[in-house]
Amino acid sequence: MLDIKVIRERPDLVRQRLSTRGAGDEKQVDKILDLDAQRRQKLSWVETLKARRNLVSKEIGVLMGQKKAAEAEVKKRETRELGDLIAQLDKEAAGIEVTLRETMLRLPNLPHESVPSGRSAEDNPVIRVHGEKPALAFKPKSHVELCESLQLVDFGRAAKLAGSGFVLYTNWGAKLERALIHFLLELHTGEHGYTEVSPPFMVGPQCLEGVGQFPKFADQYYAVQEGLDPATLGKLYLIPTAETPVANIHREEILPERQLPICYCAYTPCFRGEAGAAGVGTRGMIRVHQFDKVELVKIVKPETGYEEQEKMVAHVERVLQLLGLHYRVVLLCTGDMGFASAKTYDIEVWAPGQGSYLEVSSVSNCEDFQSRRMNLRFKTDSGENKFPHLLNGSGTALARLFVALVETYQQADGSLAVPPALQPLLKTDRISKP
RNA sequence: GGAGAGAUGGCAGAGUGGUUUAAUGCGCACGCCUGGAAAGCGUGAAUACUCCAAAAGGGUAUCGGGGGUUCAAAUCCCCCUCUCUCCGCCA
Repeated sequence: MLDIKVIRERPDLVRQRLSTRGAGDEKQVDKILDLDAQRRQKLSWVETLKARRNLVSKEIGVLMGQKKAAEAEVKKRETRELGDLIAQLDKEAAGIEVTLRETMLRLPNLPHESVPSGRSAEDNPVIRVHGEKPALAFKPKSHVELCESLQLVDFGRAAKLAGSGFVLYTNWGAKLERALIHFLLELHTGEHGYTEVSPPFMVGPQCLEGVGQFPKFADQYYAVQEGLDPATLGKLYLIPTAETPVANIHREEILPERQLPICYCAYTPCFRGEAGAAGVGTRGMIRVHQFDKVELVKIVKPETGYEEQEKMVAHVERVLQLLGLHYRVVLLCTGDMGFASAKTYDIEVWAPGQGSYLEVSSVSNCEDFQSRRMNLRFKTDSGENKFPHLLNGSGTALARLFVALVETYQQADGSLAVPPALQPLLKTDRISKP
């Protein structure tokens, strides 16, 4: 959520920054300014009346104490009338307040000034490239073919269990997935200073609202129902990313400044409805309804946010370097950025079988957009309450990392070499046909 | 799922309709005292919104959340959430 004071004081700047996203959100600014003015006018009026009522009520108390019932009756009549008017105005003010908040919650974050203008993914500049596309002496196979022949994944039976868009890892596939989770958590907690947490995989709607997934994108997530009771539907949602529970850990808290930065790292499965994305990458594991991910979340002082974001990108890059994968870092342009983000880097890993780069990580600085929504603050050493900046980054998404690994490490004989970093965990240097 | 108890400020804890400005204690900050400290004494200290050009200052709301009764609610009534104790069921 944007700061209403910034909208009030610098509406032109807000309109200009919103317009760079190309979604027409700047049109909402006038509506917000109007609602804000109405709200304050109403509030000022009703609060004056309340002050009067409180004063007279107190006088009634004194009169009652002195047994002057008749005088008290006169004053009661006045406060009764005031009360009716107050109730009416309160109702009107609450209505305006709700409309204002609903509008504000649907407004995306302002892109940071360092973010290049652009309309779509095609306008995203490549910041750097690491390594080179592996030169295979044979025609690379797709991960689908490799997974089937090596029996790493059973796509058919996964569909039998849960429909299309789900993965059943089997045998070495399951072991590889587990090894990757372990490898990532150990790296980020052991070398990058993150604290490991393991959150609930379902959360209430207020958490989705807190990070900006609700109310605007409510159709993309799985709502859970308890048993056969439809009244429980929508009280909990399957998390689309660990960011949702982890970023909300300290919601509605006031943290002491010395606790910052807080750096969390969590493994969770991620559940996504992918409504409207049907038919895209239906074959294989590139776009699925459930995938594993290790997520990084930082709660930081505003002035250190962009520095911390660069560090987080480096932490993600370290993963791909240790696994010996070719990747590139892309800076998302204004038109391609997520709703809550002020600046996002995508890290894309090369998948030889696909002949393309796959997004395995997205590292965003959401500034105070989310902390405002969840009312998360920190108290400075001088006693002032401020909104911290929130960062999140995948470190990394596993299904696609799995694809890149399988396709990169495939051998001419159809087997798979195991990258050195994973050999101690898998206790082998090669995965062959069973 | 059943029965009961509870939720008050940083923490503990009093407060069953009106001079309550939420007592008191602990903790915290500052000051006095001291060679320095402790003790003692004094002072201060929540959050949000809002009014005022700003500052100073004022107003409103907030005692888990929501609604109701009343001129007036931490206090009475209803609903919800969470915590604790016991029972049942369960990995």
